[in-house]
Amino acid sequence: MYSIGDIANIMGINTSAIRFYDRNGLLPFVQRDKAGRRKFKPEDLNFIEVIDCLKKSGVPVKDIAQFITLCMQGDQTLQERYDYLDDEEEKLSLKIEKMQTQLEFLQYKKWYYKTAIKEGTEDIHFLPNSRMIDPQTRNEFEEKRKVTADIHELTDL
Amino acid sequence: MYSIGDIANIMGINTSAIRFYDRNGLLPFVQRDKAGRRKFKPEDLNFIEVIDCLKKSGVPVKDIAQFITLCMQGDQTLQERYDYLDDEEEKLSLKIEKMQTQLEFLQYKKWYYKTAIKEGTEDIHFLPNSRMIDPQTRNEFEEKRKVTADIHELTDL
DNA sequence: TCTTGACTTAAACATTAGTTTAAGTCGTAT
DNA sequence: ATACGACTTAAACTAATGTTTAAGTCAAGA
Repeated sequence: MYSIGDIANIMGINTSAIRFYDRNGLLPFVQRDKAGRRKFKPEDLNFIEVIDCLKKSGVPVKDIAQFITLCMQGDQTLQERYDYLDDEEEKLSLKIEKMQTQLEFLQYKKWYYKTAIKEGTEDIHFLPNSRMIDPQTRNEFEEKRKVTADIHELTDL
Repeated sequence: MYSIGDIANIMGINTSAIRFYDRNGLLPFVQRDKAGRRKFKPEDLNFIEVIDCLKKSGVPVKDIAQFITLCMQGDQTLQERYDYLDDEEEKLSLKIEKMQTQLEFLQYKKWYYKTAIKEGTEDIHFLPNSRMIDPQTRNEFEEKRKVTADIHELTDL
């Protein structure tokens, strides 16, 4: 049996966050002792794992509560629960893909600043013919420049 | 020259969000026409791109404003700006890795429900000897079970 | 000329996700 | 026996990120 403090340690969060989750329907399965204190059973950790995963995946508390509601309804909702997780998997997958696109842009911008630092000024990216001396840097520049051009093409009106 | 509406279309957000960003220091570079309307220059799209990227990477508006402040200070902050983006790249990288861990857990849980649906009940995952008939399913089960065991080992007190 | 649509502001409102506070209840160690 | 730490609640509070509202300005087309 785990206390609310134990669960807070396991999840790496504050006990008041757990009480907040409880208020919002994420923990309908927790039992209480005579004094009214929450007592988590070892099996409850299966729920805690799922809640933790969905939270970390960016799923709103309200949505997680709906999934937990399905869980409490027994075997008749197994397919619904599968479908729900399938949806969340898809969403998370897309989110990761988008994050990777942002990562690539950050890497491009790092190159942008690296070359600017080398030349001592950001102007080289606006006046390509005036200051780019090193031919290797110049080639890198032209190649990367296409990336920005593509982005502009996508986002311009 | 782009109006606030143009920029809203480019970023796929509401014009009031852009005004909010402006109030919070993300757009110190925008000029106004005689009537006081925001006029974005084509070069301003470089800022818009970065802001968009950082927003999508989950960077708080306050932090982005600090970066933009550095941008407005000219070439003397090039190194600082590089270091800032380097930090954000690292953070985003870690975030993506964690997301991938959550994705794997979701995939495991999908398997968990898939097998439960096949047997008609979730009980198979708690009473492994009672209902698991198909030996192939049984083997999959045992293998995946180790995953949960590992997770418990990590999170248990 | 007059209307329409796009813009402007300040200020109020909404939502999400908690955190903090105040007042109180237990079980246990000294 | 009493003090301490961990728990309980309801309610107020905070922070981030916008959205909505109300009142007004302006340029362009019918």
